[in-house]
Amino acid sequence: MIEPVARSFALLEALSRRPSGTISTLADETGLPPPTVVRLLKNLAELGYATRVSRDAGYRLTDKVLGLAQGIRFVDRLVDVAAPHMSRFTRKYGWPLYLGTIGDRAITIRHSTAAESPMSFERAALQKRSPILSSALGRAWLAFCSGEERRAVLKHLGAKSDPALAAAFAKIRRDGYSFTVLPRTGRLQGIGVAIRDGERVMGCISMRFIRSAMSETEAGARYGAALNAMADAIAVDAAR
Amino acid sequence: MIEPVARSFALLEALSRRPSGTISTLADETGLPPPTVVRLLKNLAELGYATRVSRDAGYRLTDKVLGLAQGIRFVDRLVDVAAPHMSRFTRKYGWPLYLGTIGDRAITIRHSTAAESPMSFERAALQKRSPILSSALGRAWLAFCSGEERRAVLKHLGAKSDPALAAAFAKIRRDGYSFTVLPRTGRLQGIGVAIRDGERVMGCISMRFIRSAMSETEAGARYGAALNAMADAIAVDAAR
DNA sequence: CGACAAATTCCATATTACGAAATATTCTTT
DNA sequence: AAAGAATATTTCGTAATATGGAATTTGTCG
Repeated sequence: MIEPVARSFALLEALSRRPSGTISTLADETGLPPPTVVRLLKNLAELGYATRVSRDAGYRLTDKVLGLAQGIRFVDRLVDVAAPHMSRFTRKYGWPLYLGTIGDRAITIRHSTAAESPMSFERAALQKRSPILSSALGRAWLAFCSGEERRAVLKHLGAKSDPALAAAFAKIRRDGYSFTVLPRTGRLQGIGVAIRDGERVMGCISMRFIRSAMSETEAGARYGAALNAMADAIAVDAAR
Repeated sequence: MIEPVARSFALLEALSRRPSGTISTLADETGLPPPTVVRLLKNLAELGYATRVSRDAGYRLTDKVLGLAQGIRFVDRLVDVAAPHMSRFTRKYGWPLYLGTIGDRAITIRHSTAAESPMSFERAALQKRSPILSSALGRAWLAFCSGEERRAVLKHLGAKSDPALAAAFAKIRRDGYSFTVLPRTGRLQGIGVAIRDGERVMGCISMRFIRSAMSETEAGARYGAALNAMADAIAVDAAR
């Protein structure tokens, strides 16, 4: 832990909670000695992140700190919110989880607990892409997104309207979860759920497991409810 | 300048410009040696402001940096934008300026160039409050804000609808500037203008001067146009 | 498998952040 | 107006630690 950096951030956090802060207020709140507060604040001011208001009012943040936040995308927020929920699930049940979002003709893996799972049978493929139509992730997304979005994605993929596909989506909506569409030889299987905010799908999560360990029906019965409860909790957190 | 702090911020800035950055990318962009980048990023991750995505993608910012920006309210941004304009004005004309925003039954002073003014007759009253109905600041605000806002503020102040007041506001709108309503004994006088974005008033600025130096008419003729030009320039800057 | 590139760890050293005490500044009281 | 109180700031000897070149590990690709 690099002390001056950690302390500078403690000061920024303290400043972010008030319009402006005096040396003694900030020293009290951070537990730092006043000379250190003065030194670090002068440094922050030189860097342009804080500015001196007056002797009485002390220092305040500048809008340069807004620039730091400018690069944060929605997906990053979603990952930050979802990660602890996913870790908890994997700690409890063992199986690894993958979080994905839809992109150009594919699902992108944004986060995974594969590294935390004792049953990690494949290495985490972050930022890797997964097919939309055959993966549990993609099928969960498509089943729960709006009809308008579904039609747009399918058209973009060049898939013609297929009554069998429509029936599959209806079943996924009824069950609450999807499965990977596997060749008979596939060893690994996934069960997927959607993180939803009304009609909007924010992301999708799939749990990976070994086909020989359980059937689709068993997987749905054992984990379907828990996965959906987690997805709902994530959606609530993501909405602030 | 505290090096590790400055370098950590350089890394944050670099990260804020891309979804995620690898060690070598960040090392190139910041000019820091790779071992230093690794050490600082690990520290930022421990503090929760960055997180490791994968070996290939490197690190990205977390939504914790949004928390730093949370304390920055619009008024502070306005101050940041307005301050250099105000300093330039005071350097050119000598008289001190005050920037205020409306609050609960009073105008709050957010910034002042009194400390930079050779004619500083009163100490900068930052964060201090000023009456709405009699100060140049408050009168400029009320004259230029929407009728709806004006009625709400006046009602909140308990002022009954007064034809004389309405006429005064009409004159201020015609002239482009307001004046302090003084007792005959008052020594100091203020002329106020509004920083406007369409119908919305973002803030108001008043120039303080000594009554014996010039009359209201002279003050308006000499400084009215310059003050309004400055207010317009600030409004343009504030709109990015 | 072997070779390359990128990330990471090691560690001797110089740098510099540290904070108690002293000093300066501003506000309050009489 | 002048002493007193509260707060902010500078000083400075010292301990702590950030530094980055070299060595090592890790992952990738032909």
